Amino acid sequence: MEEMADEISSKYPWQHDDFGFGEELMRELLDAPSLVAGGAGADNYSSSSTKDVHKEEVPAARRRDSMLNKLISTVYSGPTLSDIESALSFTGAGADPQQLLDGHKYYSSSPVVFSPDKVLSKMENKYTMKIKTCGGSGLADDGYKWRKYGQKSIKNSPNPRSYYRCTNPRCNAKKQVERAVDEPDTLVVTYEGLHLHYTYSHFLQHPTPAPSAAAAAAAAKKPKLHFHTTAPETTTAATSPTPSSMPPDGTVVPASAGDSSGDSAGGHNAAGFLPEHAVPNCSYLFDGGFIGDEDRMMMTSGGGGLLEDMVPLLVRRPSCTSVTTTATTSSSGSPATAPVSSPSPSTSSSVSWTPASPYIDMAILSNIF
DNA sequence: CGCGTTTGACCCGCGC
DNA sequence: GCGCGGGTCAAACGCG
Repeated sequence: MEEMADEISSKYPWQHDDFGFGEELMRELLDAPSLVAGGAGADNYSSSSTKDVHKEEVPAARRRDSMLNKLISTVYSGPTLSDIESALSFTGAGADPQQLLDGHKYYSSSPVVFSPDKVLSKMENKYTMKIKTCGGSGLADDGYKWRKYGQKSIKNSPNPRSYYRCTNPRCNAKKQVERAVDEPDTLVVTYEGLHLHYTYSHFLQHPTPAPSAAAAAAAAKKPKLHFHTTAPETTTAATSPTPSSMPPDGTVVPASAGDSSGDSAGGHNAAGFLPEHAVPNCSYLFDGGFIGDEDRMMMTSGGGGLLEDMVPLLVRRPSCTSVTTTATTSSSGSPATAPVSSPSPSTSSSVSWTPASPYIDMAILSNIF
């Protein structure tokens, strides 16, 4: 156990130092069975029926979940298990996505049991975004730096598909980019896997009023890739030459303003789980609903997070493009849309996204430990 | 020279 | 078993 803690310290000094990762918490967490995927006891936990959990094991389970939430929020500062659970719960409830859009609230009608087995079985973490470009004026900035490793022409599609991989050697996140067949100005970006690191944007110390242009400009000065750097990093479209398959206008511009209908209608501002530099007026309808205030309390320690991994910066930092994310999805996919507003009054866009597997990536924890 | 892209070859899963 | 299609590899190439 102590070795693990030491390892964390050595592997993730910034996390450890910056977030004051409580050793006690970690011990407690590690001692608790079935919290970490693959860990001993996972089966026990997952094998417990919902009913069981809510009867006899509620205190322990809740406590573990609480601890896990705390841990995750401490390390990632992103959405907590509660959020994920909310998403899962929503999925199970089979609620009408439109209802979410209308009410901007998440209503859970069924309890959620965090099941490592289930999580592991849904580890694809795959989701698709449709990004409608509005000219070639902007550059995409999803917060990560990608390296193209392949391109393939797809059957029944005149447009080739490009394959990108996160440049972080420890990260197995990938994304596929292709132009929509029926909508030439729309890019279909499929993300797969979660980033085991922060978005480079997390290191931005000062928010830029003009996200796309300014960010791109800032990104022009390409610092070496250090995850603890304080310099803004570059991202795919911002730094990489436009893929051959993508015409100049294929560059992606972060979505922006306009569709802020949800903010005033009870929608929660997601600032709580956003980095401090994030666009303040953005609302996020997570897969399963907006992030609530309580959850927000859990996501204030650092900026980046699991959700940010799932929601690329281009979604978080809207500017000029219309980003419509649709579910790739799969049987396990949960419907969700996320209207996003932006401070920019001159442009409009809408953002919605649906992860095929909104389950928390427990591999992250196992990776850490 | 290092890093990223290009591109043909190869691998693998899936349907027939 | 075979063919097809999608995904990945890796050598070559380009650029700063």
